[in-house]
Amino acid sequence: MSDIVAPIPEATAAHADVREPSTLHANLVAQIRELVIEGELEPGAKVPERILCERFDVSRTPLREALKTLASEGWLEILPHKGARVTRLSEEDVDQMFPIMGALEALSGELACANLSEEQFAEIRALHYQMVLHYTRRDLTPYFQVNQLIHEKILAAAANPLLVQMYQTLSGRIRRARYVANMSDDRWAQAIEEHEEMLSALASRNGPALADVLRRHLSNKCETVKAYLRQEAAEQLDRA
Amino acid sequence: MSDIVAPIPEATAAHADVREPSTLHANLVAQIRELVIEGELEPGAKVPERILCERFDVSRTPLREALKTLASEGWLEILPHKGARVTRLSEEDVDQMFPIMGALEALSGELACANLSEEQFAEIRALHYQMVLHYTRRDLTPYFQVNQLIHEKILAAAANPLLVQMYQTLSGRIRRARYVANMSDDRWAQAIEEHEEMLSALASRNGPALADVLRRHLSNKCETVKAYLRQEAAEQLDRA
DNA sequence: ATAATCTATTTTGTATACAAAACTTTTCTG
DNA sequence: CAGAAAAGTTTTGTATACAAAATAGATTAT
Repeated sequence: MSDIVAPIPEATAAHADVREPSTLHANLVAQIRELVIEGELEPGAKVPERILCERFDVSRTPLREALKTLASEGWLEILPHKGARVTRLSEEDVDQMFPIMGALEALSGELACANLSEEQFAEIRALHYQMVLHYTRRDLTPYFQVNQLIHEKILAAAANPLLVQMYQTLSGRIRRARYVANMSDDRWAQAIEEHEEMLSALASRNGPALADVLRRHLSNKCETVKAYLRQEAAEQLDRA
Repeated sequence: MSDIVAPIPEATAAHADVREPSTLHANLVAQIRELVIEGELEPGAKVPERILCERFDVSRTPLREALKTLASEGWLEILPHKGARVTRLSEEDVDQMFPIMGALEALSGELACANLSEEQFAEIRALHYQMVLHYTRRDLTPYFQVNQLIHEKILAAAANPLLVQMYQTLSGRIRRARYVANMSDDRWAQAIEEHEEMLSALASRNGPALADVLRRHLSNKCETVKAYLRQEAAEQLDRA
């Protein structure tokens, strides 16, 4: 027997070349979704296939498959024979989404309290005080980023990948609105207070308390986002 | 002014010809989803494009679009260059899905209590006692049907279409398992008790109580479904 | 006989082609 | 000139065609 061991193809590949064969479809879904989240494709805008085909230099086949996927995820609406439009969030939509996000985040809180390791808690606590620092400096952008991270950490601690996925899908659809909507100073202070409550609920692993404050937190955010949408709608009327 | 009122085209159409132009894509999504729910396409089964193309007499283009949509909804998994498979529910999946369904149904309970009209309650009460009758006769199939109807009525009373849609998507994926999984006699009695609790919580519009019993109800169902999956997995091993 | 390699077939991924519906522009009519 | 009708253009829906990857089968070497 030779002592030169032949490499086991699969095992080798598993280390060196983990990425599975990517298809145009998958890339397109990710890229177009990004265009919507980032706001380059504005809510209500038509999304003609040709434009995107040229932009990404692909044929219509994979592009259309991507559009179907994005429609199923809620980013686009497809009207037969009329094409795709970026979904426009109505106040009604937001009113429907937030209670659901509240319920999901509440669940994540309960589960997180049940599972949270001391290390995970320490990590969240560090992020929390970093966020408070950004607040005292009124640095909005990093504040939002750290804020988002905290919620993601709690969600991750819930150890339920499906929950993460469902929450992110919903959350993504309002991310832009939430980001752009600037909070009043009162609202910001209130948000910080709510985060203080979260931290202490986490510290004592008090699931119901955490669930409760998360629900309230979301419900307040809902109002902020709705106010923003009203403002945006008003601006659009002005322009016309 | 003529007293023969000219018909307003849109308004007339809205009554006579409501159906929007259907595409092959939309029909295929519905039909293939049905095949999965109904069980003709079994969990884990490969779904070659050619077979479905021949079956529905369409080309690959709309079919593939339908597969992408169904994958995004969670019914199928698409592995690049390997094709689509019917998603197989693992115990892990079910463990992840049920808490979420519990949270969503709990939310629907809270909202339903806030909105429920006396007429809606009466309707649910009637269904409830109809279901109890089926239970006393041990008529499983009609029992399940009425049971499902009750949950749908509560969900509808929550008046949140997105909640309905999200719940149905999850619920659909385990419908087959839930249907086929036969409950023990004890479990069945327990389910009836839980339904009694639901009815009285609804009667007194006690949102938190309803939410609580719905969560417990779901969690118990979860165990039943998992037991079924274990059994199914064992049978599959036996065959091999 | 078994395992590995090479070949052939099938299946998927993508591009193109054609048909039908929707939107534009032009032309005609009052 | 306004508005309706018609022709032309664009855009979407579906089918087909070709390329690349994966699977199955045959062949060879050990």
